[in-house]
Amino acid sequence: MTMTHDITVEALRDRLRAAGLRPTRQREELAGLLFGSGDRHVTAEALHREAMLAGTQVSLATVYNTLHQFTQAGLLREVVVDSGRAYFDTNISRHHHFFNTHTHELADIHGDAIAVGRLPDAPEGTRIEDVEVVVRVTPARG
Amino acid sequence: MTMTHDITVEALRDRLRAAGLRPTRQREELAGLLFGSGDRHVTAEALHREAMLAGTQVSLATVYNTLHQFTQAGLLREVVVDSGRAYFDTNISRHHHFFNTHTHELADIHGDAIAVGRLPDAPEGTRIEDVEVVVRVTPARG
DNA sequence: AATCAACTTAGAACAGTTCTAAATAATCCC
DNA sequence: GGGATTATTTAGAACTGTTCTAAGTTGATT
Repeated sequence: MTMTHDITVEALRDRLRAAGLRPTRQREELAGLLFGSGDRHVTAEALHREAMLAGTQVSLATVYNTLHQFTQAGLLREVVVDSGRAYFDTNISRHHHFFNTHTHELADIHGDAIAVGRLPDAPEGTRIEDVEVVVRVTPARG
Repeated sequence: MTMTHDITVEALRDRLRAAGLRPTRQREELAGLLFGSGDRHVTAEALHREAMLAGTQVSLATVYNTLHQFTQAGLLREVVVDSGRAYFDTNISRHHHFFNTHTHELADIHGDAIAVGRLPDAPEGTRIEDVEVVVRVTPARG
């Protein structure tokens, strides 16, 4: 039984190695939480809490390191919607977001459900890196 | 000379009173810096530094209070482009922003220089409050 | 198995912001 | 104007989210 190979775990390990990251226990378990089910939006503290509840022993510093490494490796994308905490999104395709300013929840807006037309030229000496649309929402009749 | 009335100072005082805010020395001087010249983008710390350099004695706490009160009064608008500091914009008309991720400078994009079409419905139980487009730029060939 | 680099970690440090409670200033009313 | 009332300011503590440091641990390589 110690010889059993779990295909999805091995896939995760490969994905990490492909990104130049050693597949450590902590990274595997965090990757499992992040990529195990559909698209997710997490903050460092929330992911840490989730890992602890799942019985994974991992420090908050490692969660921060891991989120940044995954982002740098292109496995995650950082979303800026709150001047106070950083959100990370497992959906790395071009798309936008709803942000509920009351619950602090993020939801994807499919890439082609919003059309951004006629972008002006970037300021002198700069080039466009990214276009991010944030639709802020509140509880209806709130 | 103590009877001289400066029309612009009096206009500022009226603007504050109209917002339900007592025209204190600190608020007047901060308002002067903010609204004295064209559109501006400031952080609390930057405005505080600027006030100190201009010889205005004002605490950082008051700068924070004032920025929030002005925002609540509709004289300013908060712009979220950085998960780590809050920016305030004196341009309260509908428009969007360039954000230079290298210099941390904000620049307005005129309201109709970007067209956001076909907004999807807000998630169940919520209503759209605001749509914000941030175009991130970096130094060209950086 | 020994070596070496990569990784993890606790805790300190840090940045930006908010809070607290006491001092001060603006307004109100006579 | 002068005193009472209320809003405002302030220093400093506190707090939140994040990064850093330096020591210990683990994974890869031979």
